Order: sequence, then structure tokens, then C-alpha cells
Amino acid sequence: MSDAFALEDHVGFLLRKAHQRHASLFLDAACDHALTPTQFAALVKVVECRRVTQNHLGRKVAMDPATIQGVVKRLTARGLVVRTHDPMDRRTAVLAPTEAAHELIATAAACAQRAHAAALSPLSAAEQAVFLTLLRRMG
Amino acid sequence: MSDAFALEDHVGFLLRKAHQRHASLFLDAACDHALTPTQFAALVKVVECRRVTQNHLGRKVAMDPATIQGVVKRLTARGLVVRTHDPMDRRTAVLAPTEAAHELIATAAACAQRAHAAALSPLSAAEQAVFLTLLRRMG
DNA sequence: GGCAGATCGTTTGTACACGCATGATCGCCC
DNA sequence: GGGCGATCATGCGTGTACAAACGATCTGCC
Repeated sequence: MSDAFALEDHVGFLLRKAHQRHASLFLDAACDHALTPTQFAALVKVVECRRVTQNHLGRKVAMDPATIQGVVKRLTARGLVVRTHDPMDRRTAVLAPTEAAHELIATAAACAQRAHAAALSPLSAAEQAVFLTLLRRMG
Repeated sequence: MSDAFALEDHVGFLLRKAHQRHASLFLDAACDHALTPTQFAALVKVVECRRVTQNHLGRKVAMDPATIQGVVKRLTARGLVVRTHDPMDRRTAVLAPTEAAHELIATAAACAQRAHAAALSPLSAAEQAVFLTLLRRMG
């Protein structure tokens, strides 16, 4: 290995920068809904599932119980998600989307699509396809 | 656009997962030095530069002034970095690595290399090269 | 029925990451 | 030399992210 450690050739460093850049583009593209990428991901899954347990949702979007707890708290505070209970299992918090969530998610998805395109814009269409395929395999 | 919004096909979601995975692998590979990926990146650059201004270091490793301030505070608390002052510019904090930093960085770089390899291990050697090239272009 | 281990959600503590505001200092240009 | 915009480091507030510990509850197995 050479004497100079090439920090800028390491996956970790490049992933951190790419992730930061996308997050920044996402917040720019978020016209008025003001959802963070994390909140958006959680909300999309809640809408998709109609009814989910909190930790189960966390697993679907790669957030540990402590993290999803905070995210859900902010979504419920904004009236996008409601918490109910399963009488069959009194440990769980069952989440469901509100009407507001259904309305918001349509426009937010368009914003997310723009952020997606902007983040990938330095690559050609063919390169984007390759990149996404490889990135998926790293997950 | 289809009715089902495919969250798992979006760069942002995939980048977040890949970044999390690498961070986890990095902490596993960090035998005893107990540096986070962020702290490691900052320390590598300080060693590389011998003397850097705090914000200048932040720009080199993609951290804003508020973030690099906390990272440097933790590195100085561990005796890996010392803060001096430039009499020519009394606003700045000039950072330099300690002896301990030079000793630590050698073993830490080996750990980082292992984390790098582990994170990329789902891909073949050829795919890794392609992936890194594309990822660099997204920065 | 009752115990043991697993799972659920919460809390606490630490570490990034950023926007915004602030006070100190610098550079430049008049 | 004086003023003005830019830069430096810091502080506060908010939002991810995770480990560890906790009480509550469920499940399986005896």
C-alpha cells in the first residue's frame, strides 16, 4: 500500500458524500411538503401497507426501533399518520396513513423523482442503470 | 407514473442503506482504535496536511463548520490532534496531528481497507472498479 | 397453569449533519 | 484610516442513526 492513504478512493467516503448530496437535492426539490428523505421513505411505506406495526415499518425502511420511533412521532405530529392498537397484541403500535398523507404523497413523489434524477444527472442513462443495479446489490 | 411508488429503486434510499452498511462494517473492522468513519476521515487529512485550518479541513472532508467543530473536539479530547494559532490570522484554529495520531493511523488505515473490501464484497473485481468510478462522478 | 425466552416500544446517551445567528477578525477599496 | 463585506469558529435547534437498558407483553414448552 502506498504511503499516502487515498481517502477519496474509499467507498465509505464516497458513499457519505453521495448520500449528503442527494439529501441536499431532495430538500431543495421538496417544494412545500417539507419532508426529509427519511420521513418520505417511512410515509411511502405506510401508505403502501395501509396498516403496519411500527417496528415492522422500521425494518422495511432500514431504521432501527429508536430511529423509527422519532420519525413516526414527527409524522403523527403533522397529522400524516395515526396510531391505533391491535387488541390481539397489546405491545404493538399499528400505524395507518391519514387523508392528508394520501394527498401529500402524490406531490411528494414527484419531488422525490426530481431529486432522484438530479442526483443521477452526472451519469448518462446507461451509466445510471448500471450504477443502480450495482448499488442495489450492495444493500 | 405507476400507482406503486418504488421506494427501493430510488438512489436516495439505496445510498442511505449502503452508507449505513459501510458504517457498520467499518465499526466492526475497527479493532481497538474506536474511530468512527467520520473521525477517521478527518484524522487522515490532518496527518496528510501536517497543518490545517479547521474550516479548511472541513471542506476537504465534506463537513460543514458546525460538524467539523464537533469532530475535532473529540479528536483533541483523545489527544490525536492539537490546536494552535496563527499569529497572522487570529480567527483561525490551526490543527496538527500528534505522535499518537501517527501511530494510530497506520493500524486504522488497515482496518479501513478491510471495511472497504467488505463493503464491496458483493461485487466482482470488475464491478467494483465500475462502481467506484461512477460513484466518484456523483460526488 | 406457569415459567423462559423472544419481541414490542420507549428512553438515554453519543455521534453525525445542517440551517441559522453571532462575535471576532481579516481584506479591500475609497 | 475607516468602513464594509467576507471569512473564521462557535452556539443553538432539529433531525437522523445506533447501542444499551428498560418494562410490558406475547409465545412456546413443560
